[in-house]
Amino acid sequence: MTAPIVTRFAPSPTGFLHIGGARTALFNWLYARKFGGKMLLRIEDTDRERSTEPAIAAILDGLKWLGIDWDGDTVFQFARADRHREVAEQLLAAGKAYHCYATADELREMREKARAEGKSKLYDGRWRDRAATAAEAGMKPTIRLKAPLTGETVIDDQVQGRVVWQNENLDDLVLLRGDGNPTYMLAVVVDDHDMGVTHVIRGDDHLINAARQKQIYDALGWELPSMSHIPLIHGPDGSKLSKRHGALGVDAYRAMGYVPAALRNYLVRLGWSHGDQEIFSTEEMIAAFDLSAIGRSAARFDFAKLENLNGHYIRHSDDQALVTMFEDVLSYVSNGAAVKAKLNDVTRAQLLQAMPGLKERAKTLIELIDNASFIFADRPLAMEPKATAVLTPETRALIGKLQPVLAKVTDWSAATTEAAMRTFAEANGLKLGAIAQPLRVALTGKTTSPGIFDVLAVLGRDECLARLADQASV
RNA sequence: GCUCCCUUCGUCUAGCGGUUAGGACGUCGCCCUCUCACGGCGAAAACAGCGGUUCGAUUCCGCUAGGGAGCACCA
Repeated sequence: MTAPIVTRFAPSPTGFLHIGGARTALFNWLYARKFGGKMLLRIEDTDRERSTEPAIAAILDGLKWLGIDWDGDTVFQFARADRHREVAEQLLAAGKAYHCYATADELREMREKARAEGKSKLYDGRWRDRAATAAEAGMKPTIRLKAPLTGETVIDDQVQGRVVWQNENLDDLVLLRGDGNPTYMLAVVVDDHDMGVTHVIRGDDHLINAARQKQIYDALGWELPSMSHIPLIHGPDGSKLSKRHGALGVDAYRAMGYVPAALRNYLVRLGWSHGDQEIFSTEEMIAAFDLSAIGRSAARFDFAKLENLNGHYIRHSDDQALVTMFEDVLSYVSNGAAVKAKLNDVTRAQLLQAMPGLKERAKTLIELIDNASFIFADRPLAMEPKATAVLTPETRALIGKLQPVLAKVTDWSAATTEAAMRTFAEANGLKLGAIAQPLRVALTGKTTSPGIFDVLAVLGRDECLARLADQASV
């Protein structure tokens, strides 16, 4: 019987859940689910200045929207400060740590000196073996780890491979601040240990922290969890992801009309692959996910591919489910309220009826909303610029001739209106397209739409004839 | 500057010593067609450079170049 897998997602609540964090959460979640383990959630709120309640809410909301759930109660790191202090004291008592009375000025000097000499070690260890009596009175000391001076610190990373640091390049890190608060480095180690975390899966930016944390684990005599440092996500130009690029909160992706399944699928394939497979259901993702298949280089964020995937998931979604998604997303999009005001049993039914045609041509829910606008439009129709150009005196006349023909259709449906139109076209020596386009414009105010016969059927006889009358001239 | 990581089509990637270097997105053709999409068919498009190791390197090693991360009493 092997020990159960425990992973964790540990965001610091200083902002929204960004796309990189979402991927990290996803990977942790997949790994835990694959092995029937647990994924824990820990909010790293020890930075009291920057941590906010809205940020916590945004992160939880983002995870929920993405369909990522976690096990057990959410752990708040700040609440565990006493325990962190206790461990620091324990290390101190065991001679594995020491009080450091160096002042901020001294530390700055050391840093400048190190840089000038090309050394990576910032702190010179001056209080390592010095008695506290030498300290200035009233000075609050920090507690520093007595890190090994020689040898090497090795991390066998599941993604990055074996990574080695020479201990002479690693200085004595601060465990407890002068004000008695634990540092991130200490808190993470203690929390991961106490929470029983077996696998740490996090961003590449923590790779060096792994070495420092390993030293704390060693001093404590605790076993280091399995480490996996996944490459970061870059902007389309290869530079660090910034607000200019895709460093948006997941809520922004929701507002752009992306669906969770598509974002999950896109994110999982960013840096991870399973042969040539591109589309993964959640079950397939869980079954196929594997740390060893994660690449080591950073991946650029590509909206075009996300959009393609999103279109795929929209096309393959159930019509009724799409109506629900349509309705839900209205709360998050700019002109959503206006559409929402028009939703009633009639328009909802029309939307459902039009959905097979609508979903074929929408890459995002925004496009879906836009293409469905003919259902919610008021007469007389607002015309988009390109549509206006279609309405020439000739095409208006054509609409005028067509209207009585359609008026004769009593058993109104896509099939009967199509038959009437084809007969009309033939009788006038016209191609179907020559009539379909003006008709489309008159009915939707746009030059593109789902199949025109579907539009006719969805709108119904009376509404269609009225809209045609608005644009016709005889 | 220092420590560490990375490098296959424009992008995401497959490849784990011998392949016509595969797939997907995007791009460009053609077909389908009432528009736009969808779908189908096809095309262009990559092993960063230089040295080794080897009968043979995209694959192993080294160097160079180019990216990236970190370097706090932040997380």
